[in-house]
Amino acid sequence: MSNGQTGIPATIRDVAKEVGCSIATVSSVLNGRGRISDATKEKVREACKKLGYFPNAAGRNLRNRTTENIGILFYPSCARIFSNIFYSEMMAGLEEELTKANYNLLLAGYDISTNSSDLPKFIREGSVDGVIMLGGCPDEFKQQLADVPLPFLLLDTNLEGMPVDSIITDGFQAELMAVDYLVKQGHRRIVMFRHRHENYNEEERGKGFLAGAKRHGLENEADVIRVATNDEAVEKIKELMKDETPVTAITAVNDDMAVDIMHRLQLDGINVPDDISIIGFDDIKLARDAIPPLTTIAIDKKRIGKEGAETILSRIKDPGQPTRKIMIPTSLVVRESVKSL
Amino acid sequence: MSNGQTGIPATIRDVAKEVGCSIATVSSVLNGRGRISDATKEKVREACKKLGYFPNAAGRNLRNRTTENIGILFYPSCARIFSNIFYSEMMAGLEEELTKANYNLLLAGYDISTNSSDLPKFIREGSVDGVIMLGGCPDEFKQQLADVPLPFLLLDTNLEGMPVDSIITDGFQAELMAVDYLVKQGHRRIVMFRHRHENYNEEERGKGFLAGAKRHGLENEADVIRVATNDEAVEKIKELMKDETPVTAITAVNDDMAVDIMHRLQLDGINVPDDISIIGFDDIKLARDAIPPLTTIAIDKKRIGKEGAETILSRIKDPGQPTRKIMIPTSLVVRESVKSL
DNA sequence: ATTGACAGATAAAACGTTTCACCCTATGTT
DNA sequence: AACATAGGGTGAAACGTTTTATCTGTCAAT
Repeated sequence: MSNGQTGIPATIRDVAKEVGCSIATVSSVLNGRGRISDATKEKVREACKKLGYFPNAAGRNLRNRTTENIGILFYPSCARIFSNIFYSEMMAGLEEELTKANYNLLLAGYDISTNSSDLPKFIREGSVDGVIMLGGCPDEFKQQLADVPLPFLLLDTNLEGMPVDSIITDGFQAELMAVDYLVKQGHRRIVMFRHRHENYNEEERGKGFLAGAKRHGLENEADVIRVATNDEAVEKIKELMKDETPVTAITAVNDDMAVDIMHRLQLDGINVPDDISIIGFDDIKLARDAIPPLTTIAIDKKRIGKEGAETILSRIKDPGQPTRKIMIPTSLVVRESVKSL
Repeated sequence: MSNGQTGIPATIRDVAKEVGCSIATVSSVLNGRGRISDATKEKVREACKKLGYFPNAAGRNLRNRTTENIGILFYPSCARIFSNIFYSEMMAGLEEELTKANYNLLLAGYDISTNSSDLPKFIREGSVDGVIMLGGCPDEFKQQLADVPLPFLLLDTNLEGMPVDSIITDGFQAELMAVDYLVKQGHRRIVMFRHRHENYNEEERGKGFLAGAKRHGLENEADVIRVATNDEAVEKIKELMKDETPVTAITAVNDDMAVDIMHRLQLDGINVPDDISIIGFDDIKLARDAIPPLTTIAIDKKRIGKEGAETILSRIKDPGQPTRKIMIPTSLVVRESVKSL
């Protein structure tokens, strides 16, 4: 390749011929095995450079029964995940660590790749050494999971009670912390808004909020958690602000929701934080750039990716090890969307 | 796999043994080659199902000298691309078509995967049948390009004058169209804002704007295109609005910039579109959701992906064919950020 | 002189496919 | 009866690696 050889790439045999040794010798040098003289080593390396030789993946895969590929399975689809900025840093963490460990990333959307209830192609055909699932784990897949003959990891979600490795964030603690903070700022009536969407993170965050509310004796204010669309949330907030004991602060299940609600309220002449305080979750760019900047729960998304990479690599090395559930801590980022009463 | 076999996957030999035929027969059935009786075909298919057999990719790759993988090379990095919502639909288009054609997607960031000026691993080791580059093509890579012994495609950017397949959008026509529209709405002083960033799309859009300005005799208003950060742009706009012939409309090189500028202006009490009109470019979600909704140039991003998939597959089939430069048309989406004077 | 140890290198098998060339049998044609 | 043809199927080679077992010298110790 590197110096205008013919289009067809050099093989280990070409290198051996160039050096005048056996292919076993070349392989030994390249893999640092066996006893080869320094002189020969040097000659082999030079020949490789000259011929632009790199070991062919298919050959190595076949012989080693290993692919040096990790499959990333997006649920529900690549597009849905890509467009969610939240995942970009997680992917960055994954990419960084996996590349460092000399693995390729293979991508597939769960829905598009698994028509006819087959597993995705790269699992079926043994093209990967392990699979990381992002974006949630659909029920249909839970059954199939037993059939996946590969190291498997759930990123940013969890299958409670099931022996599956997961990297998760501590949404429970985080919301607890958020409520504590709001109470400390003098808020007495606080409501959380979340989406209809059922998923591990939403559930955990909800539980955390509830626990926080209880801890501070706020739970008798019924309906402390509201399931709503953003539109509905805005309407509800306006209502609740007119109650005898008006709502003074809300928590949203993520920054997307928080910022959107905030903007809509502002357009209706409601000031944040003067009229109402808001806390988000995730600490995505949107939260930093919002006006006013959003107080929110920060997650180290890149770290989720890195821990994920480490976990799957470790399981590939030692498939028998006990299941890991790694909990990534969160932190409260105080900006300007919460007012002290 | 599918019915609790041992962890080690069945091979073609296992299937042959189960059926009582040769592996050649099994292969023939699975690939629809050779003359095999219907009875035998049926038996083979059943055995495959029973044993959960799928042809192993490494074996097939080795024999066929084909990988059924397409490499996606992101510049500068996966993360930078992921977080840009603009690319999500392009990826969706790619994924849809490539998956349909039975290809896997392999991912790498250019910067992270090509340390030490090597090509990315998946190119070096022959793990892909073709490469699609997204996000631009850095100068360093232009040299290396000659060494890539593979079908190669640039998505959403172009190397002018070089024989490289590209799918591009017609930024020139689009900005021309934008200027036409603004003039028709009565605007006489229009300025375009773009970033310092050098890239094909920015250049094309700039040229288009300039051509539009000239066509309407607006070019004598010097400095019709401004290179600026968003902050600088906002300041400049405020100045230009105070000129003897004040600016009444601006065009931004993309929606991100347009919406950000719009929001900043609004915070300074400047009304869009009453005080100034704005047109963006790309038609991302942000543009639809902005308040007021942004008038912008729409690109069919998914189509870019689909055409890209088609193009690379076609080149894989017939590497000798002439270079393609496919231009995707754009359209003006009229919303509410432009006022008719 | 014999043995042992060791450095340096290699032949050959194996990984799981696909396909080419061939074989065998049955059927039809002259 | 001799021959062609077609249907059904198979053996073996090849794809590019890695690794195990083995081989050949050389040198030091006995």
